[in-house]
Amino acid sequence: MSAARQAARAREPARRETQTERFNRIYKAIRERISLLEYAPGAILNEGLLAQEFGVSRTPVRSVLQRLNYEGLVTTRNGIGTIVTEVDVKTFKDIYALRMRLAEDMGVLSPVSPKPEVLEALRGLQRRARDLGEAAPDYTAYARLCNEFHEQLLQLSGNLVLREITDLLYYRAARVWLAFLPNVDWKETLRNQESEIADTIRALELDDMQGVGNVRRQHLYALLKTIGRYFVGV
Amino acid sequence: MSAARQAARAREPARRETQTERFNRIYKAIRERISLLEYAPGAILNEGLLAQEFGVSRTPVRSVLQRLNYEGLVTTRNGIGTIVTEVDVKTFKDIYALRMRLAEDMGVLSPVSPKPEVLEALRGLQRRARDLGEAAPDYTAYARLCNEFHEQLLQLSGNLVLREITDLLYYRAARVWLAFLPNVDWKETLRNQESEIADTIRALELDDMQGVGNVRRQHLYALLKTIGRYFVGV
DNA sequence: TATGAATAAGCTATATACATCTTCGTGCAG
DNA sequence: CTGCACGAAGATGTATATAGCTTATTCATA
Repeated sequence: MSAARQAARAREPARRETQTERFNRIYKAIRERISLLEYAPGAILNEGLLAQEFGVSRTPVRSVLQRLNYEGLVTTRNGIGTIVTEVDVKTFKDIYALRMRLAEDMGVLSPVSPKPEVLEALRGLQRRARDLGEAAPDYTAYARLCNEFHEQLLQLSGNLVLREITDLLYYRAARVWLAFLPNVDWKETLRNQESEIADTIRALELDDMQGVGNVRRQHLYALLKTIGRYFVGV
Repeated sequence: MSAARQAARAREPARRETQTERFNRIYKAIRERISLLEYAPGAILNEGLLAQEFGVSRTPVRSVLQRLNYEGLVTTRNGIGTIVTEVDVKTFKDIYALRMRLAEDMGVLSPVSPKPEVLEALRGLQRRARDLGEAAPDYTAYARLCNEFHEQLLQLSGNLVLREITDLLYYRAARVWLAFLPNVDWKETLRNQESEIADTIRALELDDMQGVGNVRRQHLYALLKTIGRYFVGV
């Protein structure tokens, strides 16, 4: 009976969305908006409006916002709303210090040989980085590129727990770099980004997973230094 | 006005519980029960009963269970209930591999000099470990000891993000060791535990934070090996 | 007797009504 | 004109009713 129902559901092409699928759809949408600064730090999100936009009641939206709260991307205050968090300098440095270590770990803890799709995707990203660098600054496009690069790197570790945490920390501080972009030279930044991708590809082609981790670490270090120069007084 | 209200609230000794306080109360209670195997892997939790027990509606309980879900301690299945997760061998090893690295990091990334209370607490824990080892096995008491030891170690890093994640990973796999205890020699285990605490105290007295991390790492490694011997076939 | 479909019970998921908190504007008193 | 108290508006927090999912039981039928 339940098998019959499942079969019917499989046959039906336009089946209803699963609970999990719906959650992920809303979750990823809002997280992306935060990471792209569409919802900038300090912005106030409204449960009712979000519920209306996604065509659900407040309950599932609240569920997503609570998760984002646990992840440190927002804080919810009674009577006010859900506020996108600012990332203070200390937290930013804490996160980057940890991310650098985890980048190394990624190469050491059960690395997996990259699937060809990953290499393919990385080559595409490299091209996009080059093209972006030659055009006028488009911060959002660059942020999307970074997100996708991160996504690909995640797949290189077989340690799922490490993946989760790497993902968590990435999104927790990603918007800081994006907000900082106007302070740096666009062409140079994208040249650097392109080399990071290129170096990663080179290491992958040699199956040198530790190399991949080191490239990432080095990039994070440079980024931290660049931003740190502006906050020497803090 | 709001200042006046706050003053009134501060004056009132028996003020109502904050939302956050209530959440934490329920959250820590359930998490502890899971970590102490009071709710063993596979156990099914009932939102309604928990709500009744804590004197609230299902909504706040759901909020807590969702958090525990994100943290990997439970999974919720529609129509069935919230089930305490089993920790499979691979995940267990992934977690311990990561925890060993993070233990080292704890000594390197912005370590803080221990407050005297920490040393005091550790000495108390050492005594308790010795006493436990001389009595008949009491797994729950030992588990509580481990939890408190973990709690103290957390305070030795100034990197709050590292703390969070260390805490997360600790509780995610803690019950595995507890469930495994019947397979090991009680006296020896508690002797080992006592030495770990003693070694930690010694390192702290020398302000050798890296030493503290190494002690922890070594302990985790031994534990992983002990458990691993039983799963060579897996 | 064996099978299988219908059904009932119990759970989580969702929607919604209500409570509480915060803010801001308004109006009255000084 | 200023300042304060009060209240309305609108937000999140909580409780609850309803929908939907899963399992087990029961009863009719081959």
